[in-house]
Amino acid sequence: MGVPLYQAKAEFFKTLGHPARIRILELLCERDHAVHELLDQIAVEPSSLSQQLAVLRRTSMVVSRREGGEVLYSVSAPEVRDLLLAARRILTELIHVYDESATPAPAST
Amino acid sequence: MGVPLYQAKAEFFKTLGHPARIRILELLCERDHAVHELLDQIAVEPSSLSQQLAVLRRTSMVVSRREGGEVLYSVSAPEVRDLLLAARRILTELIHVYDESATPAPAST
DNA sequence: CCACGAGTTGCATACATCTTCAACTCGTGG
DNA sequence: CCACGAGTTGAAGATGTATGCAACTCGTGG
Repeated sequence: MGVPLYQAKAEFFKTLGHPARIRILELLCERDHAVHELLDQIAVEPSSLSQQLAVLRRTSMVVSRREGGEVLYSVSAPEVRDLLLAARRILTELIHVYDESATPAPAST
Repeated sequence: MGVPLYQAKAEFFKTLGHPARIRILELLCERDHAVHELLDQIAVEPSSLSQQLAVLRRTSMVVSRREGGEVLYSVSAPEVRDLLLAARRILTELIHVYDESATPAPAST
């Protein structure tokens, strides 16, 4: 274990720190998608999408396979789905905290 | 809801995408810490630590209070603990996937 | 009132990431 | 064999993020 765990965690979260990559993962959680299908859903250039897919491939969060004239992507493990669900849940909770601290306390006390 | 959810998620993960910030959160999950205590544990310059604390404050993940001659930090909500635990669990799972895919398939085909 | 320790803030530099264009690879079909 | 559509890769410019130094704020104690 050369890399300290907290650094691995940071790298991992960094991978998730991009809107397009989040969208890709969410779409792939529903079902496998061909690249051109993702392209229809996510407004980015083909090359840019490909770059983000490469990032996700490098971290083993997704895998690709060629099928006919197209390349299909899918999430590499069910844990990825779990992760996104957990994130959604926790983010919702934190948004509450966020609101509270941003709100000048309406009429509390 | 001006900001799309997937972008909020990305921002959120980006906040976690830094080793020092991960360490800070982990330490604060154990108990509240004064800045100089964090400084002892996390090898960074005082100013750098302060910057990271500012990032975490901005996203409402931690809060600070002055007490005597020092400033104490704590996690803003228990969900933060949940999040780090979830992350650890899921990261462990993914590391397995990682290992498998990194292994050149011993004697396949 | 002054000196200090504890933290913070403001930059300037260095570094990493994102975006886009163009060139290139690979199968498929004519 | 050539033309094409689907994806990928490489490189350059634009942005964003991190780091370290110096200057500054704030309470505390002498």
